[in-house]
Amino acid sequence: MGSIQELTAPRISRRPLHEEAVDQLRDLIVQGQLAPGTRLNERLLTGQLGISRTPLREAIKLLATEGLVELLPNRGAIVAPIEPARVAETLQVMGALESLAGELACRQASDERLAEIRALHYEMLAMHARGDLAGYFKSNQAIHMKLVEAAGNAVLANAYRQLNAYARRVRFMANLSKERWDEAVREHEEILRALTERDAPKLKALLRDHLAAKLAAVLAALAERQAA
Amino acid sequence: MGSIQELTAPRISRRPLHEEAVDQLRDLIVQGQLAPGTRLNERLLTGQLGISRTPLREAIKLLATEGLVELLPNRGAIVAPIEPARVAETLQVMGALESLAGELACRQASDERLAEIRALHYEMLAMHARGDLAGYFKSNQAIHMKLVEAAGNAVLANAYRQLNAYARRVRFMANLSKERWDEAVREHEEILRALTERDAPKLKALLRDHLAAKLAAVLAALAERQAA
DNA sequence: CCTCCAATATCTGCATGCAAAATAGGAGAC
DNA sequence: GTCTCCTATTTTGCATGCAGATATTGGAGG
Repeated sequence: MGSIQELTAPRISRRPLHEEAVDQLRDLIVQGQLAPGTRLNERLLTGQLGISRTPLREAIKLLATEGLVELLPNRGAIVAPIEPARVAETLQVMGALESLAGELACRQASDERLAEIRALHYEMLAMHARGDLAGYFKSNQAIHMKLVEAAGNAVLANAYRQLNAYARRVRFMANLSKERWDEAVREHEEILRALTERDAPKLKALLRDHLAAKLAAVLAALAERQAA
Repeated sequence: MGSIQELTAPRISRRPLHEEAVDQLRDLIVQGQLAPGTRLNERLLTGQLGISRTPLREAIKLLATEGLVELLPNRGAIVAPIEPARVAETLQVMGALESLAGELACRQASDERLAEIRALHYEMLAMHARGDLAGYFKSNQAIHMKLVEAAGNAVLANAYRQLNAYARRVRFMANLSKERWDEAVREHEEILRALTERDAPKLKALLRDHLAAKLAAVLAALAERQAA
């Protein structure tokens, strides 16, 4: 049944505007161009995004379910503030999800997928060696995402992605220390080894600890930022 | 006197229509009144729900992120089919989340919360003794939900709730066997004991196994239904 | 009788209109 | 100066209008 569809050329059907708007707004929020607390003025945003209010409002409501915006009844929406408590809760849940993902990936990921993760790992090491923080973050994100995808559980990947959007926002708020950076790289070395050996129990523990350490670092950075 | 009471009376601020629509549609889908695969005709639904297309469309898009609805570009939306593979994936993730919740609840839930769960547990036993399946499901749901809430992690509770909506649909598709029912009750006894003793490692394991057993039972029921 | 095509009807996707609520601003009292 | 009250403006929430895409129906040809 799929054969005919696959043979035909890829549909050039335009993506729905509300999806486009979700992606654009999400990027603006995650990267901090829309600061926490900013009101999402509809007239303004329709102008900037070049769409009308209908798809924009649909997008805003989707982002509310992701926790990136907060809806204020009769008063529109604001960019959700970054609450340390909420960041902690999010990372805690992500830890549990990654832990499960690691276990599943050990059991059933193909060697090709693991090889791809290994490749990304070395890319990340390169970024670390160069001191390229932005590049490091990108590789790091890619590794974690690939690991979760390697579990072969679409629901899991989806839940993870959604939480990740909120968690990623702190990156642009708080820079991590050199010590923590070095330590994170060491942790990744161990994670990669456990994954290569398909040692599920060990990988589970490592991932949980990795996320817990990240949580501690992020909270420390946020606290410091608060003080300043 | 009367005027003051009116002033302090609960806000009569109407809930947004799109929220109302989300709740109503979700109930219709979860309880099976809207069968899997049914097209969500906008004109029809606006009539039934007594709202216009704008809030209805917002609601449909929200339900799509919950996985209860599938969007077909330029062809509207249908009620998401119940795919055994997806049910399995969902329960697997819920298992990880409940496991985390149990651990956290052991550490930090107040005695009052645990007492409430215990009360629900005995309510559930009563339903089981009477053979009241519907009542049992309700108590059971309440217990799992309270347990997750007792973890004191709002992000966790939210993620769990979302997955639960999809998982609950199978209840109305597949009835469980008497043996499985009895066994589930026994498992709950153990869960309650571990929770009372705040034995986190044990509770974690029990919850994971409980969900895994539920998964097996649900898949078996679905397979049987398929055959019929 | 089946297949294919075309004309029609329906539906979705998006834009816009309208009323109610909220916000902003300014005059007057103190 | 500031606090309060009232009005004007803005903004949101919802309804509806319009164009393009999709489903449907009817029929001609094989």
